[in-house]
Amino acid sequence: MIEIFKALSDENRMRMLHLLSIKALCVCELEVILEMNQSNVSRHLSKLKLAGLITPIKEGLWVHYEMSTSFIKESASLLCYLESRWQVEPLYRQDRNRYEIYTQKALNCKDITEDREKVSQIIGGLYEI
Amino acid sequence: MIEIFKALSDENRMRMLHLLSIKALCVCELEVILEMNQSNVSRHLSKLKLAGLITPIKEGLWVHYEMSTSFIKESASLLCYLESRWQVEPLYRQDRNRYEIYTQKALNCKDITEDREKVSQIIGGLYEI
DNA sequence: GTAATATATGAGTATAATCAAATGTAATCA
DNA sequence: TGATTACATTTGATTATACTCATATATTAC
Repeated sequence: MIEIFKALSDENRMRMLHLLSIKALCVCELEVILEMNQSNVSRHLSKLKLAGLITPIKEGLWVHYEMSTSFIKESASLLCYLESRWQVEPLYRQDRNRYEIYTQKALNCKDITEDREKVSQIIGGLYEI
Repeated sequence: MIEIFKALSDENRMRMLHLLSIKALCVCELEVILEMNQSNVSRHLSKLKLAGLITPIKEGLWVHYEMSTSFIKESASLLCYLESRWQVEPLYRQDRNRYEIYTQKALNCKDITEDREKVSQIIGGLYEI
C-alpha cells in the first residue's frame, strides 16, 4: 500500500494519473498537455507503472498508458476519493481543460511530431486554427 | 491533496494513523506499541497534524492525538480504502494485536512511565502478569 | 521558586527523490 | 542497410526527507 501512496505523493505523477484516468495517452501527448520534458514524463510513468497504477499498451511506435484495471477494481474507494479531488482542485481542472481542447481539436501524436509548438499553442489557447 | 498523500507515504506515519484511527493515543503509548523513539514519534505526528489528518488533545502533561473529524468527514472514501488495507496487511494486523494487548491489560501512560520495559514485554507477549 | 516529566525542536548525518542532459534501444521506413 | 522516430535508461547535481542525539519548552507537584 505504501508504494501506492508514494507514487501518488508527487504532483506531476498525480497530474499524469488524472489524465490517464480519462483516456489512455502516450508519452508525447503527456509531454505537451502537461508541459513536461520527455525524461520526466518517462520516469514518472515508470514509477506509476511499478506501483501498479497504470499499464502500457504498445501500438507500433507509440506506447500508450492507461489506468490499470487491477487498480480500478482493487482500489475503487481510493479512486473514488481521487476523482472527487480532481474535480475540485484548480490544477486538475486546468489540466483537464487542456486535455479537452486537445481531443476536441482532434489532435494526435502525429500532429505533435509534425509541429509540437503549434499544438502547444492550440492547447494553451494562443493559437486559433 | 498532495500533502495528504505525502503524509501517508511513510510507513511509520501510516502505522501511527492506523492506531489513532482506533483510539486517541499519546506519544509515549505510540513509542511503546510501535517500538519507535520519542523524537521520531513526535516528528511524524507533527507531519500528520500539518496534513490535517490528526488533532492534538492536551490532557495535562500528556498530549493525546486522534484522527481529525474533518479528515473523517471530508475524506471518507480515502479512509474507507485505508481501513480495508489495514485489515488485510500483516504489519498493521500485528500493530493492532500489540494495541489490543495494551488496552486489554488496562495499561496506560502511567504504567509506561513507571516501568516502560515491563510494558514492552507485556505487549510483546514476553511477560505474563 | 525548584524538580520531575512529557513532548517538541535544532543540528548533523544518511538516504532517497527529483531534474536535466546524454545516451541506449527498438520499431519504422527510405 | 541506414536514418529517423518514440521512448527508456543512465548519469551526476540538487533538493527533500528521515533518523538520531542533545537540548528546549511546557506542565505539574512540591
